[in-house]
Amino acid sequence: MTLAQKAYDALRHDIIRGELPPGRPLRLADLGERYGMGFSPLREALNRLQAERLVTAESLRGFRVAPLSLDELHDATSLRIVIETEALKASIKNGDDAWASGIVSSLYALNVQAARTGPEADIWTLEKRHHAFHRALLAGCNSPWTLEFFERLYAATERYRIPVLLASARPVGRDVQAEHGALAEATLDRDADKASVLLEQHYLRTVEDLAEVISSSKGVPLPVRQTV
Amino acid sequence: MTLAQKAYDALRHDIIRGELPPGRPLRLADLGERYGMGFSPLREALNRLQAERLVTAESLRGFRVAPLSLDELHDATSLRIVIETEALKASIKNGDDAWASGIVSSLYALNVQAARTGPEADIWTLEKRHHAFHRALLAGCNSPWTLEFFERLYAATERYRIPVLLASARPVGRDVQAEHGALAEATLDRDADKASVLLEQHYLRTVEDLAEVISSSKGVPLPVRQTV
DNA sequence: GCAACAGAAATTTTCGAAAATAAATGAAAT
DNA sequence: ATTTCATTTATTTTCGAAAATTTCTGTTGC
Repeated sequence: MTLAQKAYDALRHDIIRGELPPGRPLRLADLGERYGMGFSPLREALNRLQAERLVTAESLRGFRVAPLSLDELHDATSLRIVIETEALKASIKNGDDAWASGIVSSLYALNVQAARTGPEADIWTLEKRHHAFHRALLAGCNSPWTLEFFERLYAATERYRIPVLLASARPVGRDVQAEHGALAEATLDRDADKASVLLEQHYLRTVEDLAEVISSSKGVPLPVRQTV
Repeated sequence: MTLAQKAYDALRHDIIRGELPPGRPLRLADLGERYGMGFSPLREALNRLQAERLVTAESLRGFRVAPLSLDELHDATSLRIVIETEALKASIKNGDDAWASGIVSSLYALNVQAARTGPEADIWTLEKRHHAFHRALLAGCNSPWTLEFFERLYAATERYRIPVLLASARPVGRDVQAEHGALAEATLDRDADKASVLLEQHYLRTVEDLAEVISSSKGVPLPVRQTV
């Protein structure tokens, strides 16, 4: 693995987790210190991240962590619904046993982690398994372009969920794991219409909860307003 | 404009037009000669293009122009239909007068160019106006994410159309400009259902024609099969 | 006080060379 | 003839410094 790839992974990781907060200028000298490398691999990584909209760039003025906004959250969620309900239908149509098994196992792992309390309850493992579950649902769609856009939008929306998770703001009156279970069940039953509706509702509820918590700004250190 | 931006524009241009054919290794020494610059800006541009899937990269083995395949053409077209029919509906719902005017003017410019013959009939102007027309249709959707994916998929599918255009393989039994006209008319009439169907048919016919010409390979210098 | 400007400092961008790795070549052995 | 291995060549990757540009700071003039 080259240094440029390590830089890409590390920067992406730190941006998505909010360790590099939205709007933060990404100075090459700082990054070189932080990740222990020279400018070349860092600039290559930043260029990739710019193409993925996780970083913004301005000519001769360097790079910044891409800002967040409620508008973007709604936009990304709407598009996720369009793309993923279609991908889910395609998966239900085309998915084989390996695809179905993937859903079962990733749902199991997700539920196990969601049930943990105390020191084992770490949100990074939970988040990783949540991602794996949603990817498993669509894995049968047989469309590389769809899967790429899924990953892009997942990363984009993950940036909004993580600060809320970190503030341990639990959604009230909502059993997220039950939603995942019902979604998996309808999918494995090959009930495309039901599964699509459940997926859409899952995302709409999530964005509602997030928008609620973020706009009331109760204890969530989310710099939605970037004063440039 | 920095050299890295120039490199990005030039490489993107040459890849989409097929002047750098699919699968071609992109050696830094060659590119440095071709575009008159050093390695740094070239590598930055290549990293952006890699993120956009116009270029492939292998660790320590450099970059290549991304290959083409009929599978990818079908995949990209299917996803375009999903995303763009939805975006068109949203535009019809939200679009203002400026949006509608944009459709009228871009359609006019496209038709003018399509009618030209002789020395004025240049496919690059035609292609540019075709792109502008399709972008104008969706410009009212008010969704930056949708527009980004539109641009990605437009570029991806443009790579398949251009070799066919260059071989001046005219689609038989098809009046493409009439399709554009009908599509614009339904859109301006705010008939979302009709416009969506017309857009879908427009893409399905195009991919049919392309697949026909490409797989029969009649005079189309399209290296669909990349022997790596 | 503050606007305009000059100079200094900080920062990005680019180059040229060095280091690291892969690919090609050719000699030796079987 | 073919494989194996060492050597050379080609190529990518990375660094460190130079060049270009922006940003900051303090001074002058009003």
